Amino acid sequence: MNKGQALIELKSKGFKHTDKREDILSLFENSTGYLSAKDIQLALKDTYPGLSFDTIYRNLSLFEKLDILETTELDGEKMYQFHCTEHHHHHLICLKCGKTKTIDICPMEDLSKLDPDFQVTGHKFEVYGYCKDCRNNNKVR
Amino acid sequence: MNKGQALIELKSKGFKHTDKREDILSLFENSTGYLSAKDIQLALKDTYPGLSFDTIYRNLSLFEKLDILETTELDGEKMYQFHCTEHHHHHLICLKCGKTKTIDICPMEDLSKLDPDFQVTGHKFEVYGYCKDCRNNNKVR
DNA sequence: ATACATGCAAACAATTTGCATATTA
DNA sequence: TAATATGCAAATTGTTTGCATGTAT
Repeated sequence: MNKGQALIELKSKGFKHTDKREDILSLFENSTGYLSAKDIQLALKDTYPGLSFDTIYRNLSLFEKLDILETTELDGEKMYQFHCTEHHHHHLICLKCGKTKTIDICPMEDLSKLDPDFQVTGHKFEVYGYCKDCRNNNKVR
Repeated sequence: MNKGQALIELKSKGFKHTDKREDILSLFENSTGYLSAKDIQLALKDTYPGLSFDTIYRNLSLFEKLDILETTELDGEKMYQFHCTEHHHHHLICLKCGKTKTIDICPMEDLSKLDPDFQVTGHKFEVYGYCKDCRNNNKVR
């Protein structure tokens, strides 16, 4: 998923095009990792000094519902990035800058018959640490 | 970790023995899965009608700091269970009752050389679904 | 007696909601 | 103009903290 596709998806579902919406999507287009509502507010505070968290949250929720964004939870904060549509995979996540890298191995492939009595509906596999740029200066977010 | 060990650990660190503390630990002793602060308040509301969330949270945090409990985050709620000391492993987690089962396979074993530039500090692998008892009635917690 | 534990009330942070107004199609 | 988007203020949820009191050692 990318900004262009997202805009088309929004339009096709009858949602309106607004500058704020487009600028929020641009942030994800220009980011290589997860962003929080706070990150967005911070990044857009010069462009839209009055941009409210209501609007940010409402848009993030909408984007998530439309599968434009996917989420993870880092330290009690919900984080968002464009939904990866190509293939199922997982991420290395930098705890400082939120940057992600894909891991193409999924542990579930090997675990088909974990427990026949347990009905699996989902899983989470994430690797945390510090990316190259942050590792020399790795204070926690 | 179990209740007996936990009580010894508390005593050895100079923390006092209280009925509430012991009863909270008993809950974990008698549970096969993760419990939230709310679960604890609910389970003890007859025994201690006035038991406050402050006390629950303070104790849970203390237990976590002392490595008596380990945690995960489920849907914005922090969940606790006795810290598993034997060996590194992961869990199947029932989304309805919180019950867990260990998975002895760890995906990290195969991923030693994921990305030499990324300094790995941790990982999370959890499988979600419904346990045998809950699968016939699987409404979300 | 002294340090730790608890309850109360209030504060917090992240997120959500109702409602009136503004904006897009 | 009709439906959607936004801001404001207030509410909600999960959690934490200061302070005075209560209790275990």
